[in-house]
Amino acid sequence: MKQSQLFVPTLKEAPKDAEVKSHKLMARAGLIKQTAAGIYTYLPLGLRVIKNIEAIIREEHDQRGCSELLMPALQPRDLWEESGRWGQYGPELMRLKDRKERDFCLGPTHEEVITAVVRDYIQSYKKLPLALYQIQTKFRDEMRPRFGLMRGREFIMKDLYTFSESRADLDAWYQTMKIAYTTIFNRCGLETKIVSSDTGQIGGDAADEFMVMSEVGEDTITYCDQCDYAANQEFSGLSEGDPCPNCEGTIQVAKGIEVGNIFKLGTKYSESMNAYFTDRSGHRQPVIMGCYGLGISRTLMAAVEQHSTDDSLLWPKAITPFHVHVIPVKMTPENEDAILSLYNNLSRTYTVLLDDRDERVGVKFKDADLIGLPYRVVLGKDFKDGLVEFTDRHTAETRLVAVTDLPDLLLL
RNA sequence: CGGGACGUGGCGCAGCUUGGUAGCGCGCUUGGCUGGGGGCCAAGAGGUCGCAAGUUCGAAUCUUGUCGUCCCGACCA
Repeated sequence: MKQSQLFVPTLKEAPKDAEVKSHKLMARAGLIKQTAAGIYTYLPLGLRVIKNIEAIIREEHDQRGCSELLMPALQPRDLWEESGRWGQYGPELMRLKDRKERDFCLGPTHEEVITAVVRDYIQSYKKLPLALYQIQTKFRDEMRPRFGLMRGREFIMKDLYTFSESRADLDAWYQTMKIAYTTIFNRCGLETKIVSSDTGQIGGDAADEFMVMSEVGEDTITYCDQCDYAANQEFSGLSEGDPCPNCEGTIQVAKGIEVGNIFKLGTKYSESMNAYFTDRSGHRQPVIMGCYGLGISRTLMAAVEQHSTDDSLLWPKAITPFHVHVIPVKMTPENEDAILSLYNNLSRTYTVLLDDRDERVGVKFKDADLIGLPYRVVLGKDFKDGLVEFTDRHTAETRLVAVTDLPDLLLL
């Protein structure tokens, strides 16, 4: 893309309602803009990252036999009466009426809808297992939205629901998705710890959370410095320096951002909403369910929080909005053709952002630092001789290289 | 929902204590000079001071109400 055509409203100063680093940077780098408390617009650059995260999620789900669908955000009251949650959920549930005064809610989660979608279909064990997911906007009327995308009232989430004929099959899905989640977060440049958790509002009998360690996290996590033991401090009761309950290691304490959670739902929804099947021995059984949430907008925020300084971003390569930032120090009628040719050439293999704006180079560099693409190619005084300045920002190494060598240097 | 704070050109802020009709930086427009890390000079444009009521000859400033936003906590995941 040519930067002159892309809507990237960078800011010299952060808006005053941004407090945490990631929020300030996302606003300054032109990734998001606040529309109301806990409600954000994803600007083109932010949307590109969201789409990259989504692509990784789709890959890791589809290859494990999950099917994508899309359910409605607007859900009728009667489904929530079936599960009993219309009365249970409380003011976090965004409720509204249609013109005929019928009650609806904006979905904070989709157990009700998915169960209603599949229950007619899964009459026999032969139709199981089934794993269905969607990527969708969720609504929760949080008492207190905070920290930009950390806790929004409207946010993007991937939610997967599995339907199994047996506990063993549910357990297998659960393990599969644990691995899938770890893989997804790693690919997004995030290291996660898995902590077992309360089942809360969703209901069910086992749950794990995927936490990214970060000082702005809302949970306090105790974890071992040697093995993979990790737990929410409320439950574990451990403190910094305690011995690990599982090995010889020592307990550390840190804040964590919850970017994913997975639940073994069991039969809570299948029983209340009549999703039964006939098993191999001819008995009618409630389907055994699991649900697996992954906060996409929150993952974006966590990635920014981790991969940034106070005034610059540095995107993990897998989710960066563009791979390469091409910055001509000066565009003139004489060098324009050569610049466009380089840009078009690189664009065949990589996503390229060409800063063709009529700005001073200082402005371009400052914006480039903010935007944080992993590779930078500066077209400077040696460009006329076929040489460019190439920087891999992850290593901070800059080299003068031949234009013709560029594509090979960018092996991602 | 309890506690705290803030709403003043697009953005960040000052002015409010002690009422007299709005200012600074950035950005924007035009011209010139510049040209490798958010340039300089000059001339401009842009604001019902969140909204409403009240006090007053007069309100950005005082009073009350209301709406919005942020932070701490509780809540939730």
